[in-house]
Amino acid sequence: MTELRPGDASLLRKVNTQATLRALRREGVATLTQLGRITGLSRQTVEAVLDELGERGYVREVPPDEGAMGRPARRFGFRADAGYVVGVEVGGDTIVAALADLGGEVIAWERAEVDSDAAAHERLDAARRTSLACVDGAGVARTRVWAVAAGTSGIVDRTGRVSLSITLPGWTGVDLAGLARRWFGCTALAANDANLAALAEHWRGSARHASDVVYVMMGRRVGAGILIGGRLHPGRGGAAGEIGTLRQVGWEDAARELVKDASAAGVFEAALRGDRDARRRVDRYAETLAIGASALALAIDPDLLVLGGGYARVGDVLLEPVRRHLAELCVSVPEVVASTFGDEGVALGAVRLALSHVEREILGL
Amino acid sequence: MTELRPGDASLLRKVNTQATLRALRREGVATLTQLGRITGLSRQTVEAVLDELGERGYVREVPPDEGAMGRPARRFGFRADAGYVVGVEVGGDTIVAALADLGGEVIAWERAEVDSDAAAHERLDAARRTSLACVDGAGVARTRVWAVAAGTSGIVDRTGRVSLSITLPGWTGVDLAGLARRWFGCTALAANDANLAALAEHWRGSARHASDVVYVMMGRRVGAGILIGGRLHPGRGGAAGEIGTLRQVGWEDAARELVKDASAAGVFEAALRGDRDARRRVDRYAETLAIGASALALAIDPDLLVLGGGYARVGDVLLEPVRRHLAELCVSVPEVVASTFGDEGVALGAVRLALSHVEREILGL
DNA sequence: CGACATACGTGAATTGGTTACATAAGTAGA
DNA sequence: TCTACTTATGTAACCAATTCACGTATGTCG
Repeated sequence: MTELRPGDASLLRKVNTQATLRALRREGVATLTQLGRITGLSRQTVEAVLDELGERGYVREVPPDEGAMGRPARRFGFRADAGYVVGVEVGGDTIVAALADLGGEVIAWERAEVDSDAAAHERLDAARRTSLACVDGAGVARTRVWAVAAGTSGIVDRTGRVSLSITLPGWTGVDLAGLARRWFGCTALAANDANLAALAEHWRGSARHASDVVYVMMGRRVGAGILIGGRLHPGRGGAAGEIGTLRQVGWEDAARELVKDASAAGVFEAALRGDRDARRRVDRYAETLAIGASALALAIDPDLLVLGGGYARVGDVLLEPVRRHLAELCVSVPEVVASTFGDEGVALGAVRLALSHVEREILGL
Repeated sequence: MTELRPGDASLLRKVNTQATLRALRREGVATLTQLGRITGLSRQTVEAVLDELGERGYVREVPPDEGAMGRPARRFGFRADAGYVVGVEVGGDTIVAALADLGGEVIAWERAEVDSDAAAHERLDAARRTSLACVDGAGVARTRVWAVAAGTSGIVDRTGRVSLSITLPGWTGVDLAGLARRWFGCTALAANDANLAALAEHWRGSARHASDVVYVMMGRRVGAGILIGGRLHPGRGGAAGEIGTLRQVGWEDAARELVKDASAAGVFEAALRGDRDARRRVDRYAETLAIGASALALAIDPDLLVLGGGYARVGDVLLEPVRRHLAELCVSVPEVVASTFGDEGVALGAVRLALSHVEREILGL
């Protein structure tokens, strides 16, 4: 993209191109007149803009609609298949990759297991293989991938390097974005998993209508992601939301007590059956979670608090006590909802991050 | 301001007007050629833009510079006196009002005492009188005030109503912005005092180069203000930063222990002399403060943590223990600095808020 | 097959901006 | 005081992007 100097007369064209492209991406397929109405531009201008976009490969003419009154209008569609993005979660014991087109439609998923004790290079290799398999399996040429984003637990700085990880062996210091860049030879981004999960909820999940969001990832490891104004808020060093490291909050050991001598699923099931000890353990976990969550909520005063992560799918057994403790702790409790996505959230958020990058840097939106 | 429809050809002119006005405001006085160089516009365009701005009253031609080579250039200056804004702190026992011109230059200060037990209407009346006196005293006609902003302790919602105040009697529910609107018959805004103090630090204080800022107001009442991306982050209900209400943090009672049977100044002085009990009290206060501050820092991961408020002026006696406790609590400690402004910070931040409103709504920047 | 509806195509007019070049109005120095 | 130099201004020609008006094309409906 050329810069937008004031004085550049083609500024107007750029603004109009963006407006048109945005409208067309939302509509999928539209006629000149329709786009004109939406964007407020004249038909002629829309036509000129679409010509340009057609040459750049983002827009294609599709067969006209039949059976309508009057002369059939030429119809144009956004070429969602002009390019692709990959989002991948590099987790403790699973890798989840998603391939999406420029329209944000997820074309293919790919999963792989990885040993939780695996060394960094093994984990990276698994992530690479899974991402490539996802793209290859969908029959998409690797060169057509325009951006990759990876999500992982731990603190990820703004260059995409893991600056601190306490769960994954050898993970601290790994330049995740730098390495992922080589997978497809395109730009790569990396971010914290909870942040990406939050982004996914804002994109297509339960946080669609919220602007400031706190997402709490409940699982063996507890983490939080923050959205401000609908955008990722990683903070100066990518550590925003790391409230759990505060001793008084104690997210680090939250799960340890919960699953002592048992599996998490077992404890939740027992609690559901009414087992006293299991209930107590779940309640304790919920309280720990709620303390951190309330600290985040008080700090940020978000529109919405989303509860997600691996343990979220057990439902009210866990959500109810979290809600109860939150109500006790916060003066003004934010709205609390359960996350929409299961274990796909992080990869989906990564897709959204990659897509945003493409929209900004390549499409110029 | 008219809307910016795409397709509006005058969009260009608007962009250029803004760029020119911004440049001129920064420069104070400049020639056409200089402005052209800065904005990247041609001299002719700048001239046309300045003509328009002149008619609107924001720009005036000033006498040309003498003694320079070549034909003397016409010089233009931003009319900082085209309008004024008022910022006022409505505090527990003081009212501080500041009058500033459109250039952000503070023309006049006015202060008044107010009984800390005063009823809401008395406090409001004192604020009104102080603000009017500030303007009148400077010889500025009241009708030339374009915006007022008020800062006060407690939670202020986005409409400018005090939705919760625990320190000021009868203050909860007061529609501060709504009432202030009548003082000068112009738009009025209201916000939390710590938030405004943070804004002031970002404008002209120690947070000038930071983007995400946490400001902790240390005083009889402890509060915090947050800036994200250099802008106020009040949160959904204006409660962002109210971490102190969390029991585990306990900012509410922080000062009570500090000043038990003594004046704050006395305790700090005693601590400075080495008095064991005073030191312990200060350390305890500092720790309480640091716990909340670290929670905010971990939640937001700001570029900078600013320590301000009434007690900040005692200096290292208090700052040092706060820093020490912070270092213990945070994994990655943000940069910590003392605030630049004393008891003028809140009013100054209010000026900045009012000014931003004017720039956005009236000047169209 | 004609009436109607809707979309397309073209040319003039408008707004905003740029470059080029002649002209004006100062200072510096002989 | 006059001339050279420097810098700003004024004017004209031209370009980019857009809109509006109006005539033309191409379907469906009765």
